[in-house]
Parts: sequence; structure tokens; C-alpha cells
Amino acid sequence: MNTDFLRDLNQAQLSAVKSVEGPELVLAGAGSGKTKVLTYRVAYLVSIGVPFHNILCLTFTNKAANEMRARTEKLLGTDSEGGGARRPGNWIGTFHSLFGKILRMEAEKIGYTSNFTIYDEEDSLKQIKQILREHNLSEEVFPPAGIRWQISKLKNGLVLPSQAQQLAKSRLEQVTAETYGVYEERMKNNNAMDFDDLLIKPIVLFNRDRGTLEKYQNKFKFILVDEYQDTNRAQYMLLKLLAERHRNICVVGDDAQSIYSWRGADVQNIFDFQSDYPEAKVFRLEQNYRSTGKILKAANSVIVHNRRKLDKVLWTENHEGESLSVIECESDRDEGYKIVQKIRNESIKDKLQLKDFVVLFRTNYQSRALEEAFNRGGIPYVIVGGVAFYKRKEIKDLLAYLKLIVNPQDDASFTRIVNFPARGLGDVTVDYVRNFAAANQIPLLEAAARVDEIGDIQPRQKSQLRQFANLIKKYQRLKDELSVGEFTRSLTDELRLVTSLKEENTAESLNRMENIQEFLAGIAEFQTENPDGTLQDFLAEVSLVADVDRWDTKRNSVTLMTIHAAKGLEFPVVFVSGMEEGLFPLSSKEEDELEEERRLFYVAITRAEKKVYLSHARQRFRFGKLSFQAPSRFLAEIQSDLLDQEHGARVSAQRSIWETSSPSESLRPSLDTAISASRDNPFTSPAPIEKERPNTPRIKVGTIVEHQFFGEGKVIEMSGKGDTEKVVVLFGANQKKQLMLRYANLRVVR
DNA sequence: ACGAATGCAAAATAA
DNA sequence: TTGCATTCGT
Repeated sequence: MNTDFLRDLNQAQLSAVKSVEGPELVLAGAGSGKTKVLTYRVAYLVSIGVPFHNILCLTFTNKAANEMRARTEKLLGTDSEGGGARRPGNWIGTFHSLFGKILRMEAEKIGYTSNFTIYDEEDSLKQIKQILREHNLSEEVFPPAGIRWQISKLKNGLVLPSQAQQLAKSRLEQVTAETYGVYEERMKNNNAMDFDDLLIKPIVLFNRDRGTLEKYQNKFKFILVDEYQDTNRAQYMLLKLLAERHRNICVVGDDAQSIYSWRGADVQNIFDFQSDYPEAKVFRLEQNYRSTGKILKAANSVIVHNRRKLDKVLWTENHEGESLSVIECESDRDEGYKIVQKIRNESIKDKLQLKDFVVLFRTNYQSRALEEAFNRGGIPYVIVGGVAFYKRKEIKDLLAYLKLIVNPQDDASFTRIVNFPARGLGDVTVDYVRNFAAANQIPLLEAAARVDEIGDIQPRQKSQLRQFANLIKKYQRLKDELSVGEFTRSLTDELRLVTSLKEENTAESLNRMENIQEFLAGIAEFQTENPDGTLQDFLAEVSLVADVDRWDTKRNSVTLMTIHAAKGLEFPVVFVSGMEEGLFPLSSKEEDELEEERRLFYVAITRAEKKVYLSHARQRFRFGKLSFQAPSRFLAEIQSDLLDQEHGARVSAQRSIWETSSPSESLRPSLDTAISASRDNPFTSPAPIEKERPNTPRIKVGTIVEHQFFGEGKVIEMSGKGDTEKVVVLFGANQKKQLMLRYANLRVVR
């Protein structure tokens, strides 16, 4: 078969692709053609005669998987051996989706059935809350989110509930371990798996049933893994088990881009690869094709501050390019405004399209202020992440119907929709049902169907429960008669989901209506792509889509997303917003955390092809309060000759039109002063920032005060004292605001 | 006795 | 933007 496509590769890439047998570690810096190597390797394997179905290629996002699938298909031509990359039988996909697929095929072997439901984080959290409630454990003493987190950590560390109980020292750990045990039991009864289970249950399966393991070991003669630095312990184990036989495992990764340790990823996996597979060949891809010289140098100059890293320096033949620009802003609003201005100017000046820009941030809530700025500036934008599409209430409600219909044991979905749309079934009634179900060891839906046997329930709610159970029963029959699309439409019609939102006729409800319609359109699309796809197939797919997966690259708008979501992507112009201590780095308590934040910053910078802007605000609203912060230490870590300081100063000198006159202006040392104070880098000695205003004189009820954003207002109420002293101020236009005196920066007018 | 509706505080990153 | 606490309504 034709292997002409190999000519597109450089020497290092070519060697990595053509080394077929045995374990292989590819250390690939940002923008060095990591995905390219993987794709070409798959194509190469197929072209030398390896059947497609013997290749397992694992990624972390569907987006990456789809891209790889499309690219291999293109390299091989659609009619190639193996029948083109899109055909079933091809095992390119995410860890979660492919092992989910295996689990569905083998479900019976571990006491599940193939129609199991996938619970997302919210679903598991609800389960945990429920368990705590049943055991009369206060949520204050035992925070459910924290417990869920710990359980997830235990699971990912492959610690069993019984082991966890032995290890538990504190009361909290004890409760966590017990809750973990109950949770696992309940998940099984619900025929449900959480995200962690999709990786852990296959290990359980393989350990329990050697034959099944051997079957897959033989099937997957070649294993390829993308983003190896992000694998957790479970993923590591899975790979180890599967690769044991043929030892043809090729992992690609970059330790400098490991940013998921908080969800269990262990960089150590990439460090240990060579000791796990002593015969492994190691390839380094160090030539970057994406970014300008200055961007790359800046990224390198930042990452050298990390102690724990592999030796690897990226270089490029690209132009030096422009310096990185720092934008200093007064506030989060000002930051949004300045970014919008910049994008407007740049897009005209450099003939860039809006989709060439991305604005990155550390935390989702930062998107609020940015969105507002884009709205005001009339610049189209898309947010990736935030409240992800499939996490929206209206979508999850509808999905819960589908899930319950497919898996009648799914108590979480039952609980979610038993009273949606409202049918007069509140907590009290549901608790009766729950007790009955627990006493008889049956799912909630079955208990609801047998409502006549439950004494305590009022006649009214009894009849409602009966109707609900019948509705679900009816659709359980219908699902085999109608296509997925027809089925869902019929269900939404019967529930009047669209019509009732339409009648409500508020901006909010109409938006929800559109989401439902988009969902229905999505189902139709699924149907076209998978003519034989069942409802279960559809659910399996949507449960595992990430928000990035839905991101439409063709739309011409500015993209707003978290840095985590941006990994693997590239843009001509990148804005990194919120470059402030306490925000980015968000946490610097421990060295490891700080190093991860630094790698995150490295990821952010290396997304850029041509230009990087770094913005920070002197004050921003956080947790409903105004807070002040110093510029991020990361700014100081960038080699100073790569930073455009003047630029920042000039920008900061302009006052945005939204800022009313600020009384603190004159008190603040200007950036120019800061620069002259420290010649090397304006951020090595950041301008002193006033944590508290010295003049918080006797403000009392009736005092007229001035606020930086809201203008003049009258104090109408006061409460608390010391650091938590609050005031309620009535500003113009009848605007009432509660403010923390300590942070509000109020100036006494009279 | 229950459920619905309304109003007010809280915040990390994700398959 | 969710989650809870309170009050109102059947």
C-alpha cells in the first residue's frame, strides 16, 4: 500500500512513526506535531497490513478522537483496507467511550446489564447527599461535595471501600469510607456507573476474568495513547493489562502540559514509562511549528521555574514575531472592555477574523464579566465550557426521562423527573416511595408502579404516581416501535416541554426552549449519522461528550474558554485574562500545586501562533465582593525582554468609558513609576497595593458616599462589625447594593 | 399536610 | 447561574 504520506514528516516524526514493534515513548512538546505522529502512525500501521480493528487508539476528548479519525481516513482514502476510519470496528476514541463500549459488551460478567446508565458528577453528588441524609449525617459536618471528591480519589487510586474503612483515621474519613461502600452498592442496584467506573470496572472485569482480558489483549495488537501525561492510575493499569501480551504500546505526551493532577492524573506515569518498559524506544519532538520564536521563548522561560520536569527544550524556525503584551486593567469590567477593544483593533489592522482570537481564563466565573463586555461591544463570541450544554437543567431533565426509560433501575433519573413537570409530588411523597422501595429492595420506578401497596400516601399523589409510572411504561413500549427522533419528539410533546416554556414567554424560558429544540435537532443528526442507532446508543454518546466537542470551529466568533478546555487547540491570537495572584496561580499553597498552575500557564501561552496578550486587573468582583490582587508572579517569570511593557503602560493610561471617576486614581502609583523602580521587569516588585482604604471614617446611616462604579448613594442600613461590616447603599436609579465596608472603597461625600 | 412559588446567598479546573 | 428557606395556597 501507498505510504507516500510519510513525506510530510520531519526526521524525528518519521522515526517515531516507522518504529513499529515494541513499546515507544514520544516526548512531544507543544505544537510539535503530536497528533500528527499518532495519526500517521495509525495510517502507517494500516498501510503495512495491520487490520484496523487490531489498533486501539485512546484520547481524552472526543474532539481529538474525531480529528484523528478524520485525518487517518484522509491519509488512507475512504475505501482503504479496514473499510475507512468511520466504520465500526475502528477503535479510535476516548478512554471513557471505548472502555464504556467494552463494558456494555461484557456487562453481565460484572453483574451489570448492557443498558447501564452513566451518572455524571451531579448525579453522583445527589446520591451521596441522599445517603448522608438517610444516615442522619449533617451536610455541614460532612460536606457532600468533599466526600464525593474523596470517594472519586479513592476509586481512582483503586482503593476498595473495605480498604478505605481500614485506612480511615478521622471521623470524616470513616464516614467517607462508609458512604463510599453504600454508594457503590447503590450504583450497582441502579445499574449505573459514574465516570470513574468506566475506567475501574474494566480492571475489575479483567482481573476477575482472565479469558476476557486475553481476548482484548489479542484483539488490540497495537495500542496508541495521546496525552499520556494525563493518565491516572486506573488508565495506567488498563494500559498495562492490555499491553502485557504484545507490548506494542506507543504513548505520546508532554510532561510540561500535565494539568489534570487534580482529577487523579499522575505525571509520574510518563516519567516511569521507561522503567515499566525497559526496552522502550524514546523519541523527542522538539521542533515547534505553531508559535513565533518569542512566544516559545516566553513559554520556555516560564517552565524552567518548575523543578520536576523532563529535559526538553522547544525550538522553532518560525519568525521571532511580536513581544507578548501585558494589559493592565482597573477592574474585571475594564479588562473585558480592553480585550474587546484590542480584538476590534487587531482584527481590522491585521485582517484577522474573529475566530482567530481566543480569550482564556482560569475559572469559569470569569467569563461573566468578559461576556458582558463582548455583548456591549457587539462582538460575537462563543463560550466553551461554563454551563455545558448537556449539563443544563432542561436538557438534563429530558435526558433523565430517556435514561429512566432505557434503564428502569435508574433511581437518580426517577428522582429528578418524578415531579417534573410539576405534578404535585413533593419530598414527602417521594420519601414514602423511597422507603417502600428500600424495604422491598426494588427500584423507585417499580415502587411507584405499586403505589397501591404504600399506605401513607394521599389519594391525590397516589393517582399522580400511578400516572407517572404508566407514562414511563408506555414509552418503554414505544421505544422499540419508533425511531429515536420520533420517540423523543413524541415524549417532549406529551410532556408539553416546548409549549409550556413558550407560554411562559420570558427571555429565560425561551432560551430553554431553544436548547430543547437544539437537543431535538441533535438527535435528528445522530439519527442520520447512525441509522441503526438505538436510544441507548444515543445516551451512551451524549453522556460522554465534553463541551469542547460541541465547539464549532467554523463559526466566526471569538472563543472564550478555560485554559483546561483549550489544551490541544491553537489560535493565532491568545488572550490570557486574570493574570493575578490568587486567581492564576489560583492556589500556590503547595509547591506541586504551584508547578501545575505554571504548567497550565505554559499550556495557555503555547496555544498562540502569533500573538499573546496577558491581562490583569487591580480589582475584581469575587464571591460577590470587590477584591484586590497583585499581578501574577508568572508575569515576572517571563524573560523580561520578551514582554511589551510600554504597551501595557499605554493601555493602562486610557480610562475606559465605563469607569466613572475613580477617587483612588491619584493615590495609586502609576505603572510608569513601577517600571522605573525596577528596570528589569515591572512585575518583580509589584506596585504596593492597598488592601484597605485608610479612610473608612465614620460612615453611618444617612451618610452620602461615593462608590467607584455605582457613583453617589446614601447609606440606608448597616450591619456586622470589624472586617465583616456591611452597608446597604441606595444609589441612583433606585439601585440598592449591599457592600462590604472593608472592600467597597467608599468615599464619604458628606 | 403538602407542594408551589418566591426571594436571597454562594463560587475550581472535567470525561 | 443553583440551593435553601420562607411563606402562600390548595
